[in-house]
Amino acid sequence: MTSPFDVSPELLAWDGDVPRARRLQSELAARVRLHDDDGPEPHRVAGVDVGFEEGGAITRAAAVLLDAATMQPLAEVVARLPTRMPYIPGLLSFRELPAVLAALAQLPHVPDLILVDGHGVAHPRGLGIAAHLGVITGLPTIGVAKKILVGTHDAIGPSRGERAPLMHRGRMIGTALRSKDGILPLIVSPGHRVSHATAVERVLACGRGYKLPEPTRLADRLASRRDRRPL
DNA sequence: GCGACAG
DNA sequence: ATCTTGTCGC
Repeated sequence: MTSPFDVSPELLAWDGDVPRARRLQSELAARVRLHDDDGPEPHRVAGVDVGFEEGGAITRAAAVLLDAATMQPLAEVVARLPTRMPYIPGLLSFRELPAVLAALAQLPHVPDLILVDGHGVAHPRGLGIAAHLGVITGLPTIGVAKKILVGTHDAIGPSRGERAPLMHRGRMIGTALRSKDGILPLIVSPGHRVSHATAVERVLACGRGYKLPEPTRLADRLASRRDRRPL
């Protein structure tokens, strides 16, 4: 049984060459599928997020597996790896995916869908971290970001569920979605094997009253909690 | 050349 | 992302 998270290193290799990394992104972006699979609804959904320790020297990725129907957590895992590169806008996935893959590989089941903290195709070259993860694993993914990297959108109504398309170079690359009344909108974009409409639908379906959908909200909590200092 | 710039 | 206490609002 080969795990989908056991990917070829060349698909996310970082050697300090920015132009080369960008070329790889463009190549992989051509493999992104923005269509829904026909078949049953996802049974298990995972949420992933990354945090840092030791002043950034250690990258800590957290993955949480949940029952898609109830949003009850089934498993929570964490992976720590030495940080290999700095944050470079547009190249986030090269910095964070190694740890994310290590965390996902520890889950007891392969998820039917993965929600990632970051962008999907709402990226300069169409390959944000969610799209990159989807293409190299072959699994359906959705990007859920808190800020725009590229693109613009019109004003959005104040109620949960209201939205506006995120446009870039005349193309829709994502959706600015009000996930909670009166709160700044989330930026939702397909990562792989999901349409724009379904990406938004799934994020709303995973909502439990908070700004972030449950999968990434729980992963966020695991990835960035400074160890509780009990007395 | 001057900003903008996921996490 | 991370460094950090209190404070405003539901």
